[in-house]
Amino acid sequence: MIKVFCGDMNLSETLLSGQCFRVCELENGSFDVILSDRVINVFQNGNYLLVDSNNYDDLENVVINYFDLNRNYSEIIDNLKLNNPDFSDVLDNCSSYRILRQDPLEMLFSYIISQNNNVKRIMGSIELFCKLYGNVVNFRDKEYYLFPTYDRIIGLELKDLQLLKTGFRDKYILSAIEFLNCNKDFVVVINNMSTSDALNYLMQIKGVGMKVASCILLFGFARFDVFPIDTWVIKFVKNFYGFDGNVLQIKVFLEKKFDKNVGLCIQYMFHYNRNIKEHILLDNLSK
DNA sequence: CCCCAGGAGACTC
DNA sequence: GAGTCTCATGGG
Repeated sequence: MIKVFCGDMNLSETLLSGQCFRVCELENGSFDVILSDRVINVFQNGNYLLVDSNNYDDLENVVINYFDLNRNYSEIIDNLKLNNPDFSDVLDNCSSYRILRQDPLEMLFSYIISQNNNVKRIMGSIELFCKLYGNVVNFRDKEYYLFPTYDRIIGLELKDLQLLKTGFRDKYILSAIEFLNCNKDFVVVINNMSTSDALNYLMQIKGVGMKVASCILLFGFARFDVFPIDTWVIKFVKNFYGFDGNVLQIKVFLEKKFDKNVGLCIQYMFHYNRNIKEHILLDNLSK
């Protein structure tokens, strides 16, 4: 067990918000999280994370990186408040929320599967993907399956992908595999690209549009200047700002307001609308 | 029976 | 280029 300082981060809120599909909450309030190369069990005690794992190699740095603990979120939020005082209620409610730094390869397939789908089914399909083609890890007397490596994925055919129960998305997954065939080094390539070039690069894949590409860049590459605009965000913009437009118009509207942190703010809107707002309403009702 | 889910591509006009 | 339909599948 190691102890890692996490400041004012909220572990449960961060893990259960819908950005991560490989997390399981245990009875004791801790979480099992399957990372790209190991399994961790995390429990929050105040400003610290208590972490156990099947693999202690460089574990502290792995945890710091995964939960993005080196980023100064309060500074970002303070700056956003200065320019957007009308958004400060949302910012205050999201100040303990963190953008996880997840594995790019996993984000590519996970968010292709996510389209027009719900979180429970997304998790089920990804779990099947891992069970069928990923490596097994033993931790605390249980078996866990890591996300498949590049080499395992690259040889898969449509019939292999139909076992994941992703419906019509199977051909999109195949398109991503064909993309990987020609772009084995896509992580390096994207890291050397501007965000708008990276969006277009990913959108070569059939089944990757603006929303999915934005999620891949936000959660897999920590790019905060993207546009993961989905149904929750469209609802938020309509209700909060009274702005009624299509995705492209919303994109322009929000980029003007939030500039380089527009992706972070859109994620806050998603989180606020999907996970927080109802809790606030329920809290008020119970008073 | 309906509707919806962290959408995107094909098609129509 | 902007609307509209359709794509599997499971849950409410």
